Amino acid sequence: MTAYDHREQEPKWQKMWHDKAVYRFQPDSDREIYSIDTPPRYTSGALHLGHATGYPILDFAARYRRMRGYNVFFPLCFDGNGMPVETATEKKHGITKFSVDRKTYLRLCTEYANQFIGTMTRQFEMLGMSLDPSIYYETHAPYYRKYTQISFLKLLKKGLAYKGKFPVNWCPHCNTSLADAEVEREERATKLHFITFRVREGGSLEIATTRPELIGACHAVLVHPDDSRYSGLKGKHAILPVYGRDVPIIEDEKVDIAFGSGAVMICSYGDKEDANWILKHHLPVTVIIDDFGKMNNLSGPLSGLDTVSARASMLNLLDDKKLLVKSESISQSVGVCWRCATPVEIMDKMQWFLKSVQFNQDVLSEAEGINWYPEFMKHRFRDWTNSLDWDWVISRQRIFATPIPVWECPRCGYVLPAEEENCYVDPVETAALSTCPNDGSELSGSRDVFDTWMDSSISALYNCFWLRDDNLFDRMFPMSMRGQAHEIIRTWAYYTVLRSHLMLDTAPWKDIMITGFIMAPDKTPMHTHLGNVIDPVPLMEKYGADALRYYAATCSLGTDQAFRERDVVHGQRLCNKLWNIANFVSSCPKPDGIPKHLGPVDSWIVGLYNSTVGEATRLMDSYEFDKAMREIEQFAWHDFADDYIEMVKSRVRGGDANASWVLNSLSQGIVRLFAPFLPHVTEAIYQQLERVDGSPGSVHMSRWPSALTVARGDEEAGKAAADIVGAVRNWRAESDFRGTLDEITVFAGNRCFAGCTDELSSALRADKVIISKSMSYEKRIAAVKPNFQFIGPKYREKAKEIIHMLKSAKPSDLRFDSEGNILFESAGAQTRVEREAFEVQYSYYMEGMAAEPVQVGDMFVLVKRSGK
RNA sequence: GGGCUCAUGGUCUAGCGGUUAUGACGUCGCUCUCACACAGCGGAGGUCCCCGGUUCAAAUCCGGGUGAGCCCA
Repeated sequence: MTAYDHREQEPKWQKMWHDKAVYRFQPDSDREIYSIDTPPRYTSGALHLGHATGYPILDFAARYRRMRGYNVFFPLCFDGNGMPVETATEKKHGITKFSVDRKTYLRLCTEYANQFIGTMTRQFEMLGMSLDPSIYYETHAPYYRKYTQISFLKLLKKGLAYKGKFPVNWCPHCNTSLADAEVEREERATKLHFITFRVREGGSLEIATTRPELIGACHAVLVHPDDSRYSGLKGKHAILPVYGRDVPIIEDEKVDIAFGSGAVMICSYGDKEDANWILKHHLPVTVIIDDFGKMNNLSGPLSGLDTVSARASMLNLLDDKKLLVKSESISQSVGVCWRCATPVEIMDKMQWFLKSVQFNQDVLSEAEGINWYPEFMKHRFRDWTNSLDWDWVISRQRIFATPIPVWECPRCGYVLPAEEENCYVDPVETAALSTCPNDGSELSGSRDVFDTWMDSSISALYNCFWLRDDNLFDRMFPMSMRGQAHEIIRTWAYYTVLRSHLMLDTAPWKDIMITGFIMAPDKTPMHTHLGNVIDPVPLMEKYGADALRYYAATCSLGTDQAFRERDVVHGQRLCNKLWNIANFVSSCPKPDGIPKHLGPVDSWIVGLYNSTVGEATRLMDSYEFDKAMREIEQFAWHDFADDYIEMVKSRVRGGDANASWVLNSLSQGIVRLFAPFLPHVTEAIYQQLERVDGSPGSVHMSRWPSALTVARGDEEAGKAAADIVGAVRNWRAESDFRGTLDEITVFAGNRCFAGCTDELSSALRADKVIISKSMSYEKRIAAVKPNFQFIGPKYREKAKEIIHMLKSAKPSDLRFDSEGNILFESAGAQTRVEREAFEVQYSYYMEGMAAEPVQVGDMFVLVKRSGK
């Protein structure tokens, strides 16, 4: 019993790789660089199954390119900025950003963000990730934030960043502005209320709204110009219930006649659509909700209530006045904060923005220049970019993030940016270098921080040593590849392309590889609150990291996959199989020198190996790891182990030099083909069985295989021999015969089977194998098989009839001419079916033979058995 | 409402104009044959979601349904 024990092997090689710095990027080498824009892992602690598959897929690319001789840049990195760490820290310590001072808040968040980094680094090692700690970064460290600040200052100088008061998404719980990308949509059940507004000039109309608590902020009622219910109301005024104020009735073609009553009240701000209408019709803005989501005193009787209670209260007021007509249940999609799921409000806020909408087309053309894997993910990028109609709001009213490096005049709003050479700087803790040039006021440091995507969207710049090493930057930028999952196309991918375009007028990478999501086994998304989250660590402990990586390799790019534990089990079996193949090969004699010429079976397997290597290489180049793995596994397990090894066992034991050369060469190639996927088991095999003096210290420093150039013989005959083995196995199973055969005779036509008898005898367990060309037998036509590819284009509309004739004719009724063409009557005329249009299949009959011949294509085999 | 992806034996999946429709898991039978029983060999199991169309030929291309998932309004 020789099973591969991942528990013993994996830690050993992980330590060796770490100690020998096998994955170190060499900045001074002039080898071509392959650089990966690694997703900085968020410092939240727990490794989930998405990480445990997504990161290995990146690792396949890294290890493969390393074996192709590239100087691979694959940084270990973490992202600790922003709201998730704040939320977790607040929860852990029971604090809010208002309950403790800024310094304490920052200290607690920093501690929280950093506490898991050691564990997470270890988790990467457990997964067999070839991340390089020598080019480590974390986005929340001053040395990284420095470049976030400098890049902002450069954009500010270019006039691409600006401060202004515009409607933004606002989270009343987190108390900060949010970019569109941070607002998620949730379907929620709500009520649509129909409310009577009297018209000042006489009469009344009914408006429909889901947010009656905002009536106090209403500045217009909109109706469609074609809506007959409201014709003649244009230019008149509706009277707001409760408040008694007049608002104009305006016509707008964008109003949906079919929705609600067809009359919509425009408030500042019910939703993003209101904001757009207010801009369009130049309506005034009344802020009726405060930063915490409470109604303020402009809301009159609702003052002090949160929006939910305010709504109920308003409905009561309206009902008392008999103005509430009816309420209907509807489902609507509500914008909620990505972090806390609180419905966002639209508010006018003084914020920093980055110009982005005007660059939509430029961003799209940059995206066109990038190779997308898979290609269709480019559509998602395009759709998102086209949907943007607000500039990117980059300031946040939070604490644990990169400070915006400016000082401002509290009186006139004058802005003093930091000097680039002084970054990293925290303006709250650092005094401004001057006072306000307008009024001499003391400038105060900005308390706003950046959206954390401002940090992560310069990862490509940071990685390429931007402003740190011009020489390396020129060599490295744009990076070779970005890898990421599809849910952050609208954020990380979009913002990185935007930043790269604005700063350097180019795309940040050559390739982008988008991975899918791992779903629960029932295809639903995994969520902590659903309790269906699968922890990858026990899986690794049970089956091994390589087994889990095997599962990752079965996931095709960009496609969401329901988790299949049985694929992990299969991965473990594959490791065991490889281990045992290596065991067997190592027990065979070592070859001495390259063979002069290979026999049929050896030629066949080497030919198959060469085409496997070619195909696998092509697939690895285009990031189609699932297909590459399939090819490699098929060859190694089924062609090489099941067929070839079984056929050459006796030859090898007999000291056949060619066979041991093939065994050794192919098994070494196979180990290298698997190395990017299964780094531990391949290293274990390499170290124990293959390493010789002078070879690289690790299989991961060895070279990706290329086709073997040895002189080959008749591959067709080798293939035929393998087919014979299969057919006789089949015969054995069907005739329920066990034990050793006395003799088999192969009637092989003109094929040369010289040098195949040992293989046949070994694989078929036959004492004697005879290859015959001359024995007398009777050959009868069993069937004619139509060749569709020939018949179709040749005979066109007659094809159907010919195919039918060939399939249904009794072989004895077929008429052949002297050249072997078939003649038949069709609609009174004689038709000639050319011999290329079909393949004749024979059956073989022998007089006086006890055994039935076993047919293998155009050959047959006679089996002689001595009895059970 | 729009976009993207997908629908193939019990389950998962490959193929994406002409094959006897691939493989894995499961299942059934045989074999503990000296690399591996975490294995090998073999069997059974499929109206390739539905309806049209293009074509000599469609699981594969086109149109229209139905259903699922994701992304965005």
